[in-house]
Amino acid sequence: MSTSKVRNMEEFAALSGISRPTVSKYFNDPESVRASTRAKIEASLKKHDYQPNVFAMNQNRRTTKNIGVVVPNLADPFFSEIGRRVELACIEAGYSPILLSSHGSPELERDNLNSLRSLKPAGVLLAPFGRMSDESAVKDIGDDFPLVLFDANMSDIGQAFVGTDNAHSVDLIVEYLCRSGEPPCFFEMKSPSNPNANKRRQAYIESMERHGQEARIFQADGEGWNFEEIGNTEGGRFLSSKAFSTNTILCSNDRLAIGILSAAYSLGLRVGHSTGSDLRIAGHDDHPFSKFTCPPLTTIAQDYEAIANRAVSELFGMLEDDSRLSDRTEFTFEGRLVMRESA
Amino acid sequence: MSTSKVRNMEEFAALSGISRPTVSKYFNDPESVRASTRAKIEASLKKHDYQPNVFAMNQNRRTTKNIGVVVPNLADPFFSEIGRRVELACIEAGYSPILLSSHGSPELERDNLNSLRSLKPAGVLLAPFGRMSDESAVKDIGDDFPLVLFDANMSDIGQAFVGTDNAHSVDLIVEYLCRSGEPPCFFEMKSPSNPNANKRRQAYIESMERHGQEARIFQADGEGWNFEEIGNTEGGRFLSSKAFSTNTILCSNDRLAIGILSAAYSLGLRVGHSTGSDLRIAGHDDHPFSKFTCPPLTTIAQDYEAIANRAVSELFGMLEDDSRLSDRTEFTFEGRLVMRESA
DNA sequence: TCTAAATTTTTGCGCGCGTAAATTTTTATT
DNA sequence: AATAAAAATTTACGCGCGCAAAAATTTAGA
Repeated sequence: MSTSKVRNMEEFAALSGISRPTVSKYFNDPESVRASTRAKIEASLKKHDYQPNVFAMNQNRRTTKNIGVVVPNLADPFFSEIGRRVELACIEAGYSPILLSSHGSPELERDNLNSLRSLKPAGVLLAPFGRMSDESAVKDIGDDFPLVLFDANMSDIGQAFVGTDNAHSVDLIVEYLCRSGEPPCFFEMKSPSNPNANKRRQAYIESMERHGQEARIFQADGEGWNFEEIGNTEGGRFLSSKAFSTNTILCSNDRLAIGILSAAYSLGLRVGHSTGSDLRIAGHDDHPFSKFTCPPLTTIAQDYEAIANRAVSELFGMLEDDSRLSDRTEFTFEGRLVMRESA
Repeated sequence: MSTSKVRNMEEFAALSGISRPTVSKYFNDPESVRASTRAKIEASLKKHDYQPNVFAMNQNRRTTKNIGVVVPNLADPFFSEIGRRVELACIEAGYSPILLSSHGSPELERDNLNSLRSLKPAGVLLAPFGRMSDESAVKDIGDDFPLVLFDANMSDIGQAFVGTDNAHSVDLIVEYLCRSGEPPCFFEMKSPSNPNANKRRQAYIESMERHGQEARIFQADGEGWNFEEIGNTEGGRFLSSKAFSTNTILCSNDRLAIGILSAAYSLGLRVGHSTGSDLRIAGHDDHPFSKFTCPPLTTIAQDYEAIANRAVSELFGMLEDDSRLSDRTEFTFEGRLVMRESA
């Protein structure tokens, strides 16, 4: 392994019989030096286990190998799952992802974006709060760094957007619910934290119209990210007062659905698509735990893998090919209907 | 706001009428300069919005303001919750937490610890895999940096451990279950990923003994971190084959409980503590979603807040007072019995 | 085989800041 | 008020590396 401790690149270069700047080039991009030189360096690396000082490296670089990844809330399984995949995809590509959660606070999102600045990231992957985001802060980041938005779109910000086609996915589940029973009402938060909520409501309204049904929307009071709690309390109120005018409830997302599912249970209501059930409840997102609710939740599965991979590859495409910076592109993947017991 | 763009500390110092090294001291610790000087700098800061180059700052520092925070799996709500609190506590103390998830892989834990090295962290907060961790890698980090373990202990590694007293918490719930119905059997994974599993099994055995009951342990096949899936599949097998010799099942953690709860539901078994129920199921940890299972899960709540805060304050105590490095201390908090419907 | 172009390597310089040692200023003591 | 001690500030230097320009080497073409 290592014989003596190598202090710096100078010393390592000397040990390798190569000049320091060439070694520097190697660490920047191993392909950029001649094969024979590369072999020498790599042989020497095995003997002396040197690695460059990160801080000195990045000090004078225009751009680093850092990728900022910002999500609104890591405590939400959706974002922890997609954040995880994004992170792994970056590592695989040889970059250093810095995963930051805004903990549900748009102010923290602004702070996170600002602290990213000082890390001189090669690019930024952001799942923004949407209309709650500090728009100018996001725009500024997009001006200074290659920026790809995912999950939630903001018009004209960033060089690309990657997400799920809410219009399609909501239509998919509305159609299924209409075909298999009473047409659904829509349950959401009055002032939603989830950035896709507005698109989903709109999609619901349009889809119901297309199916010749009347759209009926029920909005829960409450703020913040405790969706289950809000779904439980407010959904429970609606349920016990028999406010829902149909036996089928489409929730804006799975976490709300989990909350109202729990409320229905404690009220002794039988949830399910089978005959004899009182109620059907469906969600959206296919959270990691939705498969294990009681009954298991019928929902729309977002293609986590595809979204994460496309967001990352789109960003890296921009890094390698500056011309891509010109035209903004949007990629939406279609959700997949997951039929389980609850609806 | 900002009039002109300040390039570096030299320039900013000139604009403030103070020498650069003094400004440097200020950024290192605002209290270390005279009040009058501090006022001048802060006034100037408001006019010119300068901030020091992170990389140049850290290059020559022995130690940075970075705190490495490593958890085994951010996709597990327990770790995303405790990681979140640790992160916020670090920020509040003026440090920069770097939150890394090992995504369920001990090899990634080793990699994470190694990449932390190059960031010259002031300290490291680690929730290790325990016996699955690369022990020498963890030990080495502990030798080179102040290290506090949390959640899972490893003997003689790190300068402190902060976690939950499994013996106490398991005894608490065993006692409750024994007093309120049939004594519980214990459901866990055969080769558990969760580092506390072994302690909990042991605690269960001892507690049952103390209560004059026979310990009965049921182990699920399966590897990895899909606890709900494993609990669902394997727990379902045990349930349908009536293998459990009691109607009361204590699960090693809430995620397993959620899985078996789901299996019980689909088998048509009524879970609950009320008369007329077929089964009682209890968990451990009080995951964020345990309140909303059907029925809501009786469990032991770990004191997330206390563990996170103590781990952080213990680390910062070491940073300020070197003498603390000498004797290793262990802090365990007592879990709290949360009685809900499921048991 | 020789020359010119293309590629690779080396020389030389400076980035932005930390920090030890020297100096100045402030505070405490008599 | 004079002097010593303590604290704050400044001087002077170097960290480890990126990068532009110069030099050397390799490759290609005739």
